[in-house]
Amino acid sequence: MSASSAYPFDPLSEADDVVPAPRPGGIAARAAAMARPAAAADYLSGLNPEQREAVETLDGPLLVLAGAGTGKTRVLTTRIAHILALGLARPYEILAVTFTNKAAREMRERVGKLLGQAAEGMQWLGTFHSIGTRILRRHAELAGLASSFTILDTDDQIRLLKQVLAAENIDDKRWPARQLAFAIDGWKNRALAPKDVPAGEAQGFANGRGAELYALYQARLKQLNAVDFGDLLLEPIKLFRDHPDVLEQYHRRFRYMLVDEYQDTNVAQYLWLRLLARGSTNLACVGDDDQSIYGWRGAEVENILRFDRDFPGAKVVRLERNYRSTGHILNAASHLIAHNQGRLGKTLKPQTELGDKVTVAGAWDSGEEARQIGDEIEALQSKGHKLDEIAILVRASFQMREFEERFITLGLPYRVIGGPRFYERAEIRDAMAYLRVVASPADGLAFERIVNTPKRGLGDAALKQITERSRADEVPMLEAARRLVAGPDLKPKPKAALKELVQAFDRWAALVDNVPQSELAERVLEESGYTDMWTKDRSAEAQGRLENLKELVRSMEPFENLRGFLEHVSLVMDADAGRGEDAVTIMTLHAAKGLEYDTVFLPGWEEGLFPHQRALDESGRAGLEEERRLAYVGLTRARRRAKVWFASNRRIHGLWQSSIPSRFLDELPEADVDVIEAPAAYGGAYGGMGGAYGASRFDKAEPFASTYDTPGWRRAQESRGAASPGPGARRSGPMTIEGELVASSSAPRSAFKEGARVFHQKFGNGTVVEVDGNKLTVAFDKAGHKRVVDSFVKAA
DNA sequence: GATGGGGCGTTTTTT
DNA sequence: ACGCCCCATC
Repeated sequence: MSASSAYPFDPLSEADDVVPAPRPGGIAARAAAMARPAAAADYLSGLNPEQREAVETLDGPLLVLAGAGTGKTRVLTTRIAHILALGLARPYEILAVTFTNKAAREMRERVGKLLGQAAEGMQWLGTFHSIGTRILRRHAELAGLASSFTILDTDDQIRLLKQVLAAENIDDKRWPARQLAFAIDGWKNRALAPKDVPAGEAQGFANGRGAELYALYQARLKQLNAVDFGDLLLEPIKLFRDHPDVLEQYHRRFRYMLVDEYQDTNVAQYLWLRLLARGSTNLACVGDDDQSIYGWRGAEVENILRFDRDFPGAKVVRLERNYRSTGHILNAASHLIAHNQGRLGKTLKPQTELGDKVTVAGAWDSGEEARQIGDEIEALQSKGHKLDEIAILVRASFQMREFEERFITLGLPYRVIGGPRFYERAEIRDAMAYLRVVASPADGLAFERIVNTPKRGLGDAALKQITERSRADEVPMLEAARRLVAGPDLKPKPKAALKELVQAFDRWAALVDNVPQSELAERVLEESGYTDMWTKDRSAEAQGRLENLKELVRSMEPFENLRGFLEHVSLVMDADAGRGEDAVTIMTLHAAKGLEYDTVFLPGWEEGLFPHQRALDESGRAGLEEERRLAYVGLTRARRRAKVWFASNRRIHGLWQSSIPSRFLDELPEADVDVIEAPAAYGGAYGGMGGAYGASRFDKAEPFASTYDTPGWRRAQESRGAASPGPGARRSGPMTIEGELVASSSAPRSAFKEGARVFHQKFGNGTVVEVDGNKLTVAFDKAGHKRVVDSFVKAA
């Protein structure tokens, strides 16, 4: 591939591609560039040797195994800067792919900081989906689409599938559209076209009609000139396979390819990359197999584990120097993750002092856990710690509520990441649907969404007529509506309403190029009666919805035009929750990947919740290992303090369930962990034990050993095979791993003596009648004899 | 077209 | 236990 021959005849060239700088051509120029003393470049100077190797290994496939906090983004951005600085490629000849818009934004910013405006020219820096869109728009006609195709989100997808199911007379009670959507998503993740769906899998839906329905859905998408998210990857793959000439253009274009978070790629993304990488083997993938936590949505850890076989001659660079966390935290995380099999194997090397040990603490129930953590945060705050540097990372979002409630009571500012997102709110989707119809009158799904919102007397009957007309005449819904208005078939009332709507859309469409989009949006929402609908609504949320609409209009301003805005929204479904006042962050472990905080609280480390029972049930050992990686991600978010909690009782689906500490606690190395159990450690605010709320682990012999009797653990052991103790293996004493004693919470013997007066949160005052290790039998004055663990009582 | 009752699901989430 | 979605009913 000769560089000079590719230009200026590259059919991909666009006006914005043309840069005045002469192209550095040929081997000689490259060699000369390479020979330049790299030390002169100060962007390289702050790198450690491994990072530097990752940056400077420019030829051939490269896998950078970057452990948590080892400077992954830095390597990626510096590598781009290096390629550009050496003149090996121009900005638009580098393909840099990320998973999220946030990551893409961050990369662009950081390259910009290194190089100034060169980052602007990086048109091929983006998410898999945004780059897929770009490619597909250029060659839409080859995929049977117009380049103005719309991108459907999950909601539209479901609606469309419902139509398909209805048309096929399939009872969507028995076979819900959601489920089909889920299946199709899965197939698309694995790059399976309808004809490729394994017979066995298609069997699973609507009596074997799964693949057929998938095909019908795809046909409907084409009719609507629409694609779903999966298609943004699949269509380019098809395109590349069917049109080698097109692929060839991209081969010539992308001289260097970089992929972030490679461990999260699914089959489709992998194939997409492979096709593109055939042109240039200058493919650099960065990832961490230990941070693969998206298996449940199609990510294949295998991709990263297999890299050197997929790309022969690949160089593998390991980044193990961790600059983020202190020693105990890293040791704990490393030791934990070492329990996983099938890793490429890295050990994080601390670069700073040991710091504080990871703490493990137990609470009576989840409310207690929230109170204790709240208190600890207040204590940190009073010592001058910033709330912005504190995060609570939970396994499941239902855990968040208790913290929120507690923090509201305390008046502690917090922010929740996740939850229903801006663009998923009903009012925003409605508004967007109006705008979509204005921008592309053929968008039938959008039209359908708002045809009777607000209510204008166009109910099921009218909608059915429009749909039928649309199908009969093979025209979009809006056009069908127009024809119906002109014809005799509609009753007077709906006819008048529909006429008004069609005219309104005509009026708005005429404004698209003449009025700024935010102004247009305002008018649309006003004139359609949509704003009015919420103004009149007396429900509690109405006010907030109106605010959201205002926010939407405001957010449109910076865009060039309506089209640009709509494209942005379909691909960038995040409205950055702006950092406001100093506040504690509450989010899921999944959402925390890539972030870091001085202090991290990790509540809910209990069997069933974390590892989550469903992960174990559905995916066995693989599920357990993914959960363990999640625990690893959680711990490695902490710079200086990691504080793990478990509660002995938790309300799940409304029922109080007693729980057992997570096996992950047993997997933390004792040397790096402080198990906090003495009542004095937190003022002895414990609630009651046993009795009314059932047994807790403290009621049994060998507290942590009891972990190994849970059904989930047994299942995991069974699926793990011969390497480990068999089903139901009983252990006695603290667990050891590789000869090391790991965390054990068993207090050798109680500080309380027979006859001592004690106080218990739930049962009140009582007298100790028997001491057995750390378990006491107490005669409570009111509650009678109870067996409790000494850490749950304090001296009265 | 609004209202209420019944049924169902209830891990993680991006694009 | 709870919320959400769908449908039936008025």
